Amino acid sequence: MRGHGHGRRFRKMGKWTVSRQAILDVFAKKSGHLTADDVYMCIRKNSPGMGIATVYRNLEFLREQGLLSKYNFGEGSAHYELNDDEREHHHHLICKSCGKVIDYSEFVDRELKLIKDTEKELSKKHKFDIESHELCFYGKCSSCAGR
Amino acid sequence: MRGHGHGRRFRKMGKWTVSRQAILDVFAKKSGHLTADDVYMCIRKNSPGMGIATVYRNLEFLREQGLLSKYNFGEGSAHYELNDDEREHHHHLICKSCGKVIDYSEFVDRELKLIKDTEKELSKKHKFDIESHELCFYGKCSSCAGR
DNA sequence: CAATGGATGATAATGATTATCATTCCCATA
DNA sequence: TATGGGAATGATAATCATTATCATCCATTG
Ligand SMILES: [Mn+2]
Ligand SMILES: [Mn+2]
Ligand SMILES: [Zn+2]
Ligand SMILES: [Zn+2]
Repeated sequence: MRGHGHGRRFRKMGKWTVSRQAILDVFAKKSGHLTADDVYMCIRKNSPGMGIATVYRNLEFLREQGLLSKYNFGEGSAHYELNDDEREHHHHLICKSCGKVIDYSEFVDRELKLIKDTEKELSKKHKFDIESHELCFYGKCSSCAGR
Repeated sequence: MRGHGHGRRFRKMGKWTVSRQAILDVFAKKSGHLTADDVYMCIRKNSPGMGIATVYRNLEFLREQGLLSKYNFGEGSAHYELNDDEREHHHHLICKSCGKVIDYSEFVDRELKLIKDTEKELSKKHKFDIESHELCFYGKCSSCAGR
């Protein structure tokens, strides 16, 4: 826990293991939206031994610890992304043809204001305890648009 | 095609079959967000013979025709919803605990304005051809909030 | 050192969805 | 009205991502 540079963030932390560090390293190196298999493939070049189950388990672990976010963009496999405190609040643009994911942060202030108002209204109206929101645009990326 | 009350909407329409009508009828009866299995279970009470593969195929068919929308709310199976022209543009509130889905239409005008501006900006910046958008709130519904 | 409990790897199991394929149905045309 | 071909269907196998199981490993504690 302490001694890894992440102590502050954790509450009911398990052990900090080489597997977990290795997975986090992958996200540090190749920043983006990675599937479990992306991570697995990337790791087995260096540390050869890790099993795919450990990748799944630890992606979920890291998400619970707040270090990663998980996204289910339509079909296929889930994507994980590093939660970088530095980076601005952002959402996603997803190509329905090739699956490419693009981050964007346009109009964040306006969006957050709307989101906040909506949350207030909805939690009152439906007694719903809102924890997070997600906004995506779907369409065709520039490569896929040209047939 | 003609004679079924849907002719206007279709472009490269296939046959209109009893299976397709039966599936659409389910949505008319039990309006909401239904999984393939929900539809399958509901149908086999009346029309006994339909196979699950036909349900999947025709849900997809009806979506292509613009009669249904498909949603992948996180884990589990996809949900389909009837596209009702009468109804206002809406988005969803999803309970992360029990999976309950609630429609809402609060602040639609403000939202659509923001969406439009964002679309314009993003399609310019990323040469991305945006076709649709989705906005969800995740959290705990009133039943699930009380432990 | 022995006991404990979490973490791991191999692999089986699951659940949703899609693919395959033989059969049936529909409809335009002869 | 008969018929030929393409679309639709049902049964079922296959696929794909993810989760469950379980024996083993390993670090920590006493
Ligand atoms: Mn992102
Ligand atoms: Mn809805
Ligand atoms: Zn693309
Ligand atoms: Zn709930």
